[in-house]
Amino acid sequence: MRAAMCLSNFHLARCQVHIASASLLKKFNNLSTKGENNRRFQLLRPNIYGLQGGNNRRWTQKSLSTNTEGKNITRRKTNIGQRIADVTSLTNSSSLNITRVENSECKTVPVDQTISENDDNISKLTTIICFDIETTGYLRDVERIIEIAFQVLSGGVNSTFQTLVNPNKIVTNSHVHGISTYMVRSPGVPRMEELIPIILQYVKSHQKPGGRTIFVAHNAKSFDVPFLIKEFKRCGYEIPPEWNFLDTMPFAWKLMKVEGSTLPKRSLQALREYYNIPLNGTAHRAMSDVNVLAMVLQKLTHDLKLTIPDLIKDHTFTASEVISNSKKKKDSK
DNA sequence: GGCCCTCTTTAGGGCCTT
Repeated sequence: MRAAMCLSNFHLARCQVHIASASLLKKFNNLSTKGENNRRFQLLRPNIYGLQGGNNRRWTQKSLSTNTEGKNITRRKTNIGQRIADVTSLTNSSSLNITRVENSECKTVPVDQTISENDDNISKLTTIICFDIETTGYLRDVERIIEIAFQVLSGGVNSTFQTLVNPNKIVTNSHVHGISTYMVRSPGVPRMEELIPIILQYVKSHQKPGGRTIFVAHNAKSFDVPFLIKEFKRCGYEIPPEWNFLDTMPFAWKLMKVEGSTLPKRSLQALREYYNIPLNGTAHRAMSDVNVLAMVLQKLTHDLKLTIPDLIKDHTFTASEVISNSKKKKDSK
């Protein structure tokens, strides 16, 4: 049944890993070898995928806060009354927070379970990760990433990842996102060249053997992906060829044209308001926008009746395609 | 910069991303 394959069946992230330090990699490994909960290790283990700990276990988010320039940034609280079974504390210099909750009342349908019912190998092997970046400006040739966040839609252990990034330059657009030079220069905030290996390993830990990964962002084609490509290149890396990207902006265009649609604009903010999605945290902070995007994607794919195979076949693109198109444009000028 | 729309396609304007 086509509708059953829509992303509306995804449940959103049910645990959160918050990373605000390059030194986390080492400390995270240390944490992983301590204590009895070896699930902490899974962020850095390759070939780990799906819902760890069994589908009868529920993961959720506990309210978290980061000490950034005196501000407390509160994450959403979910499933009040659930028993928090495991908490690893978060600090500013080395931040890791995993909250595991069992016996949830949350009636979500794990994507793997849904897809297996549809016997769809393509969907079964696909990992979808929403992401967002905050930068010092629009121009990727001169500006830098100062915050990045990921959310794996299938949930599970370490399904979210967020960190500030030290751009090695003054932040002049703090009025947009509230991220200041002081914040990104705080001890432990990684530079992009330090962060990329961690990101690669984080993504790898969520990839399914033989499967593909789709990174979703709003305006990805014009902004996030070219920016990411530029930053990777500047640090001596290339975007892995198996990374596929999806831009939700064209879906907003389509939704605006749907008869009866009252969507006034195609911005993420407009989509959030259109779908009555509450804003948790501050708009224009990476994790807040990723949370919104994850829910918007779910709604859009439902309304536009898009399945995972549809997305892969008709809407995804690779970094090399972005680079190639950019070269063609330059050559034609 | 890319996409979409229109007062269009041999183009230009506006939106969207920070």
